[in-house]
Amino acid sequence: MKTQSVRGTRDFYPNDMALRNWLFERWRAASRRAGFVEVDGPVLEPLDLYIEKSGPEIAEQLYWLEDKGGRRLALRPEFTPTLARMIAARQAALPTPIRWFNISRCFRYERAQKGRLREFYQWNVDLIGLDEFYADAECISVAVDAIQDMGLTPDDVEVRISDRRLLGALVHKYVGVAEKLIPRVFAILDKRDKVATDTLAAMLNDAGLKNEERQRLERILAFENLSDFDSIGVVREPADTLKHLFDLLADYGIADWCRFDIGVVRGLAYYTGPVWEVYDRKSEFRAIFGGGRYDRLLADVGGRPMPACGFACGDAVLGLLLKARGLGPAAQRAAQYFVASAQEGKRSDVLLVVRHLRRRNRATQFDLKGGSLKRQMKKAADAGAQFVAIVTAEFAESRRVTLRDMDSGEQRDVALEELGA
RNA sequence: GUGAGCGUAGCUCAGUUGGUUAGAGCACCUGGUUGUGGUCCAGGGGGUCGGGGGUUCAAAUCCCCUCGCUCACCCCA
Repeated sequence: MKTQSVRGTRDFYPNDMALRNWLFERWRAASRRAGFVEVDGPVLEPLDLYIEKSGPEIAEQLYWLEDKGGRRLALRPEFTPTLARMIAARQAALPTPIRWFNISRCFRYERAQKGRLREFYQWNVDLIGLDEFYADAECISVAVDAIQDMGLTPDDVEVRISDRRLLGALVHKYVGVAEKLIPRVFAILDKRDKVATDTLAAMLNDAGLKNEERQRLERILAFENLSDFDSIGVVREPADTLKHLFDLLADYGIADWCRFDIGVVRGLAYYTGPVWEVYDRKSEFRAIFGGGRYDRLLADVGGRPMPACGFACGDAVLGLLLKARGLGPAAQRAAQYFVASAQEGKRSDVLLVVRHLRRRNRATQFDLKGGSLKRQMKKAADAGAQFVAIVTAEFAESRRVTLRDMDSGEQRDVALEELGA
């Protein structure tokens, strides 16, 4: 039987696994540095958990099955609903603010593309119970911390930040679009970078915007600085709030990573405040991070209303970007030490040295098949060993081995007790 | 769901308008004279050219079908 991996899934060979672990280590470290603790939930959740949040069409875009009891279950496509469910279940007992992070394996039934797979990992950081923009800034700083730790710079990536309330006020109060049309206009604006200017105009026209409304909208979409809004009185409040957020980001020392971008809308309906995305500067890849404030989600899953914000970051796009920039883990060494025998077939002395090194917590290999010293040296090099301890016939008497430094080629005699110290 | 491109060795690919036993680089294995790897030299294994059908004296090459992969659109939590 010829087997191959399922479409949109990946096999993690040693180098791939090394990259994945390297990434996870940085995600965890950045989370913990900011005082977040790790949680996790089941990969299987009731299908309804996602249908309630996103509508019945969502079932087309996720993996789901009926279990033997007739329950409809889904492989989680994201972690946020699980998080909301977990918080709602213990809401009264959890001290706020809640600072949780999670690394989850997620599944989405979509056509795979560059940076988009059917099985992937996602890092989630959520800060729940704070309704001020302090929480948003804290989350953004965690994201930047991780990016920085991976070796990326402000020349490589930027955080593009906007605010749903600002955009909503502009579209409704300044441009004059009816409130019930706002979601549709947001959806069109989200495509701003993808379609030509006249196509966008046609879409807005179809949505029912008059010429003058469109012109006003186009004018504000060209704004690149928050101060551009100073002349528009009706958006004073949300614009000021966003300015405070940027001031705070400057205090965090990450102002050069962040930029106001009115075009950041996010497709999802549940965002209620600041929204942001991390992109590579060249826009070569799709978004690396996406986040924002979602103050209504807890209530939507049946909990007490609680303000919340957070972000998610997938491993696929990040992996592509790191590869393009030559970043990632150094080549893996399977073993630090390799114990070789100069006397073919005599393994007891070799094993004695091996046990000694392993007890000292040194990654140690030896040639299980024995063979010529030449062969053993080659295996040592293949394993990436830094040192080879050669056990000779004199070992039984002297308790000393010949230690070869594989980088320099230098050799010296070392007593067993000093080996691996 | 729509559209485009691509499937030749483990990997990356070459293969002229169809023409003998299908190639290269890397990787792998063996050897370079009785303890020593990475370099170098020599040799070697490995391919029903994604699968099926057709055209032809002759198909990796042309045609049809099929499977798979990739990219873009839709969607994007």
